[in-house]
Amino acid sequence: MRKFLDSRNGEATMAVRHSGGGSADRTLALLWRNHKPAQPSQQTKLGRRPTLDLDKVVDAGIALADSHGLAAASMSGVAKALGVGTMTLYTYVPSKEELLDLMVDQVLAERDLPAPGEPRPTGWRDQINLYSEQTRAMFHRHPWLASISTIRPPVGPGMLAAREYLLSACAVLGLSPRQTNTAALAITTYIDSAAGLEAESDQLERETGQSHDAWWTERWDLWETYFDQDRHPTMTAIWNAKGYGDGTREAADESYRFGLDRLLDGIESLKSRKP
Amino acid sequence: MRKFLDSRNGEATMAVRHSGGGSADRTLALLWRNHKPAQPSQQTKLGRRPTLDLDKVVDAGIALADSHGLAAASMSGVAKALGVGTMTLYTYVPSKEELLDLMVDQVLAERDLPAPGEPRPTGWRDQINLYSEQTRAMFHRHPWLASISTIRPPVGPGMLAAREYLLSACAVLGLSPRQTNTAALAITTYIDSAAGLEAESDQLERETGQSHDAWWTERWDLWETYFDQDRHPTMTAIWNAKGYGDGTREAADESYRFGLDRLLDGIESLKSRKP
DNA sequence: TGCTATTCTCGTAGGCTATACGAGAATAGC
DNA sequence: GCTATTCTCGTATAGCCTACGAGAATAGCA
Repeated sequence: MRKFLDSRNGEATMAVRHSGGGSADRTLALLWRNHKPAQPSQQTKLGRRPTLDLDKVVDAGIALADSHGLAAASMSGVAKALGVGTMTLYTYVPSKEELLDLMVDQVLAERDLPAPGEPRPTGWRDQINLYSEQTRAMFHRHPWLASISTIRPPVGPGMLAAREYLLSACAVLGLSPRQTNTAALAITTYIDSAAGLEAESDQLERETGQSHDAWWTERWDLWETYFDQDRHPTMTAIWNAKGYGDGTREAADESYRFGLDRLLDGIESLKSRKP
Repeated sequence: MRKFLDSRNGEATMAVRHSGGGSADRTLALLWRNHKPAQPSQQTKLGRRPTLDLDKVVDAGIALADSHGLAAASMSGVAKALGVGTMTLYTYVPSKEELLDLMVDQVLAERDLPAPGEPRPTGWRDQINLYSEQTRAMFHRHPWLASISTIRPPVGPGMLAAREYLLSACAVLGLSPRQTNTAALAITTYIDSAAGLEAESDQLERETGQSHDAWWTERWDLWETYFDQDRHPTMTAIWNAKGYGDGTREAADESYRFGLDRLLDGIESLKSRKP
C-alpha cells in the first residue's frame, strides 16, 4: 500500500500554493521530522530498503531551484537529478506542494539567528538589522523564494524560529503585545518584499545576461516615441536632475536601507511619543 | 506571413516573467496602442477581416484571471472565452508573456489618480493615502497581480501615470531629487507588498472556502505536538496576552495602516531633521 | 466574373507539467 | 523457499505554450 497519495488534483499552476488539501497533520510531521526525537520506532525492518530519504529529496529540490530556477525543480527534474524515476519521489513526499513547503521551511531555517538564551546584538536596531541582513542573504542564495506566496506559509521550525527572533527583538521596545506583533508584521512585510525584489533583480541580470541598463536601453523607443513630458513633469524633473540611481549595487543597497531605516524610525518614535 | 511569432520558447512557467525576449519595440507599440493618435493609416484594407481586436483579448484575459485565477487565463482558456481557436490569439499578441504585460498595464491604469494639472488632496499624507487606497482597491479587484513579478514591469501608460503621481506627491516634501525617488520607491515597495498580501489572503479565503481561523485550527497539532514554548517564549507571551489579532478585516486593515503610517512618519521626519 | 495578393483562422503535433494506477522488484523473517 | 511488506517506476491522462502550414475570407483589378 502506498503511503501518501490521496491528494486532490492540481490547480497548483502559476505559483499559487495553498498548502491546503491533504492532511495538515501529515505535512506537519514532515516539516518537524528532525525536531521530535523520532517516533517510538514503529518502523520495523520489513520490505524493500529505500534508496533515498526525505532530506535528499528536499536538498535536491533546493539545489535545482537555486541553480536553474524554480521551474527546474519539477518532479521529473528532481527525480532525474537523483537518478530515480519520477514516481519514486511520491514515496517520500505526498505531492509537489508539500515538497515546496519543505524546501521553503528548510531555507527559512538557514538564517543564523540567536535562539532565546543565546547572545545577541544589544540595541533594538542592531537586532532588527541582523534579521534584515540574514534574510537578505537568504533571498540572494535562493531567489526563487520571492516567487512563492507567503500567506499560509509552512509552519515548520524554520519559520517559527525566525518569527520568534523578530518578535523578541520588537518586544524590547516595550509596546503592547498587540502592537509588538503589528510592528513585527510591518517589518517582515518590508524586509521580505524588498529583499525578494533585490534578489529577483540580481538573478534576472545573471540569468538573462542583460543588465538593467541594457534593458532600459532596449526600451529607448519609449522616451523617443511615446513618453509625454507634459503628462510626466515630475519624472522628467527627476531625470534631468539625475535623481534616478545609477543602477549600481550600492544604489540598490542604499534604497533598501532607506526604506527600512525610515520604517524603524517611525516605529521607534512611538516609544518617545507616549512616555 | 504571420506578423509576430519569432519568440524563443518557454521557461515562462511558474510566475517568472522576463518580459524580455521578442522585440521590445513591438511590445511598446502594443502597450501604448491607445495613446499615440494612430499610426499614419498604413493599414490598407487587404485581406481577411479580423474577428477580434487586441482590447477584447486583453479584457478577456483580465476577466478570466479575476474570476478563476491567473491559471485560468491560459491561451486556450482566453480563446475559449472568446469563442475562437487557441492559435487565433497569436494574431493579436506575440506570446503569452506579452498578453500578461498588457493585462498588467491595463489594470495599473485603472487607478483613479489625478493627472498633473488636476485637483488633488492638499496634504502630503492625503496624497499618499489616495495612492494607497487606489492601489489596495486595485489589488482586491485583481488579486492575481500579487503573483506577478514587478521587476522589469511593462512600461506602459498605466505604470507611468501611477509613478508620476506618486513621485509628484513625494516631491512636495522638498527632499533632493534622489531622495524623492528613493522615498517613492520605499513607499511602493511597502504598499504593493502589503496590499498584494491582503488581496491574496482574501482571495484564498474566498476560493478555498476556508477561513484563516479554520486553517490554523487544522494545524492544531502544531501546538499540541511540536511547539516548544521554551524555544518560543515571546510568541507564547504574545499568545497568552491575546496579542495576535482576531483575524477580522478590521485587524488586517489596522495592520496595513500601521506599517504605512510608520513608514510615512519616518520619511516625514527627514524634513524637520534637516531644516 | 474570376484571379491574385494579402490577411486572418486554427488543427495538428511536440515537448513540457503533475500524478493516479498497477505491475514488478527487493527484503526480513519464518 | 515462501510470504508479507515496502519501495520502484512505466504508462496513461489531462493540461500547458507555441511552431508550422493548410485553408478561408477579403479587396482590388482584369
